[in-house]
Order: sequence, then structure tokens, then C-alpha cells
Amino acid sequence: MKDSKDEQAGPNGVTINGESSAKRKSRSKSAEGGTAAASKRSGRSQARTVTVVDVAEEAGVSIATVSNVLNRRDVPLSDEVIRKVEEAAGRLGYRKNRMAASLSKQRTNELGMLIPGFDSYFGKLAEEMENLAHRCGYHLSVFSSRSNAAKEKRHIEALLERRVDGLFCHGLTMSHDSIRRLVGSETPIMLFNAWEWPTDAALGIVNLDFYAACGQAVRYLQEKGCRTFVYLGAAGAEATDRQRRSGFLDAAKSLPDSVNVHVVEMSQSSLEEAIEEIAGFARNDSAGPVGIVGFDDSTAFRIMMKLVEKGFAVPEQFKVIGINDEGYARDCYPSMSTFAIPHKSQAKLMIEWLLTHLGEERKLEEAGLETFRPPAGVKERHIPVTLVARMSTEGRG
DNA sequence: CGCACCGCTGGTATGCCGTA
DNA sequence: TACGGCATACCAGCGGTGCG
Repeated sequence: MKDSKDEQAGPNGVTINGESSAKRKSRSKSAEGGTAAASKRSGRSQARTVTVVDVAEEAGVSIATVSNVLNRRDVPLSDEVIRKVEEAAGRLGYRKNRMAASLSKQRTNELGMLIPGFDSYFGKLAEEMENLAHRCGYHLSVFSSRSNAAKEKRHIEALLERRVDGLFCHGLTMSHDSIRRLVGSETPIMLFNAWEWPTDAALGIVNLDFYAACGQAVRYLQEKGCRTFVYLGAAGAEATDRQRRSGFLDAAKSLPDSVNVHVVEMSQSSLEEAIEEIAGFARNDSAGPVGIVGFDDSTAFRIMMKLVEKGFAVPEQFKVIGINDEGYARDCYPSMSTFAIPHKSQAKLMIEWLLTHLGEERKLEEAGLETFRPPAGVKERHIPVTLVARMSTEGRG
């Protein structure tokens, strides 16, 4: 569909010298009873930017018609008027004043997003979200907080001061009560990767299902002949770790009693100490290979490389699975099995959920997206992640 | 002097009514 | 039907005014 708003943008700083008659007319009312401050302000704008008033005058139509042409294509308009307004806007280099429009509509068409950092998965997710938001006529501002509660508060305050129409936040470091007090009820907030968060803290929560993934990893390793299972924990990551750890441990409970299950706390021991401990499992526990599930790719990768360096065989003695599907998991040798994160479907669901809530069904449709209304009472959705099997569990083919 | 209150300002969107 | 014209709302800050 043709979008006049995209075409009318002119060179920045295009100005009109001297006032239009419509402008003079509208100003004259206040100027008569005007204050000193008012005349000072009007004197300041010797060169001002192009407004709808100028476009209306240039096109020979009313301001209402300009507004209708540029914003409301559903009102009856002749092709001739549309053409005249679009040409006038183009000639003058008219650029919509978002601040004024927001003031009038009580909508800024701005969305805010808070992520822990721009690296790997979060960067990809933010980029996808920005693309989708743009397609729907929204602008997305993304801030990174490095999981620092004070920084989170500062960024959220800044976004709320900009009157964003909605917020996307990862599982924050700040308390649930703090975010509720901070955001209030006026601004809808979508949480993502917010495990263990109460569902009433947000409009909705979109979580990646790492619990199921870690359970799947255990069963998959069992099928591959593993009799010893190790989870490489990152206790410092709190809820993120707890979700993966409980998925691993709960799945391990359903394994036969003869298997051995261990958790190695990576944050509490050096890499050498961790390798020593893990190597011990291979010697002591069983004749089968040891299955290792890492908290993430980075953790799994460091352990796998160290095992190879020490002369252990991957995947014959140790089978390793990470989480995140970082580029190096594919490119290293042996290539590492991992879980791919469907950041595109996660981003799509979050945008669709929030914009449906904002009543933007039409924009979603125009952008080729769908509306999303969760069933009554449902406020949390899980996005499944996909196992990508590679050499570290499958062998060298 | 300090304070409270009022009116005005910026630019746009939109509803309603009038008119050709 | 296809416009024009007008009024109003939106928000935050500033200046003016009146009062104690």
C-alpha cells in the first residue's frame, strides 16, 4: 500500500520565511490579547519549520483535509485532492511533527525495550523487534542495563518520560514491586525471559522454554548412551539458571537409578577445577559416555575445548550440549550441539501481543502480522527452543 | 516576597456541522 | 459526496496577576 507518510519527508530543517495567511489568521487572535512572552516567542521564529498549515495553503485545501489525506485514508477524498496535498507536502519538504501529533493523539508511537546487553541473542532479538515495530509504524528505543538495578530504573524512567506507548523488558534485576510502582498501570509492559515473575506484573510474559529444553537434552543424551549426566551451573544467573537447572534435574529424576547425575557450579570453581571434577566422573561413574548440558554455549564451549585439550574424546567419552546456538558452536571443531533460540518468533509474538492490546489491529494487518489475544486468564506464553544436534553429541558422521 | 492560580503557547488530530 | 470551517483536546512550562 502506498504510504504518503513515507514519501513526504523532506530535507531536514526546511523552513518557511514569513507567515502563511492561515497562520497569521490563527495567530492574530492571540496576538491581539497577547502577552509579552507570546510576542517574544513569535519573534524568535523568524525561520520556522513547515507545518500542515503551510501544506494546506500550498495545496489550496483546509488543514483538516491535509490531515485527512496524510493520516486518515478511510474518509472520502477525491484523487485530485490527495494528489494536490501530497505534491504540496513534497514541494515544501513537509515533515510530520511527532511531538505535536503525540500531544494530540496521546500516543507517541514510541516503544521502549530494555535488554541486559546487545551481544548475541539479545542483540538479534532487539534488531528483530525494531524491524517489526517499524513495519507497524512504531519506533523502538532499546537500552541496555547490564542487569544493574539502578541502570534499569534510570532507563525505564527515561522511556516513561518520553511517554512510550509500551515497554518490553527482560527479566529485570529490580524487584517485582519496584517495577510495578515505577511503571504503574498507564503503560503496558511486556516481559520476556522473566522466569519466576508473577503474571500480574505485566500485560504478558513471553518466555523461552529452557526448562523443556534441558529436559529434552537429558533424554537425548540418554538415547545417545550416556549413563552419567552433568549440568554446568551458573548460580549467579539466578532465575535464568534455576529454570534450566530444574529442567535438567526434573528430567534426570525419571532416569533409571543406575545413572549418575551431577551439578558442577562453574561460578564457584576455576576451569581447571571444573575439568578435574568432570574428568573424575568419566573415570568413576560408568563405562558409558558422560553427557554434559551447559548453562549456555559459552560455558559448554569452554569445558568442551578444555576436555579436548586434555586429550579426552568428544563425543566418544563426553557428549556436550550448549544453549544459544552462537556462531562459534557451529564453527568450532568438533562442532557443538546446542539449542537454537527462535528470536524471530519470540519478537513477533511480543509485538503482536502488545500492539493488539494498543488497538493496532489494522497496522498489524498492514504489516503482514497477526493479532494476538491470549485466552482469558493466560498471561504467559512459552516459546519452544530447538535442539541442533552436531558433532559434540552425534560424532563426526 | 512568595505563592497560587489563570491563560497562553506550540502543532496536530479529529469530530461535528454546514455547504456546494 | 466531498469537502471547508470551527472548536476542542492534548501537555508542560512560562509569564502575568492578585493576594496575603
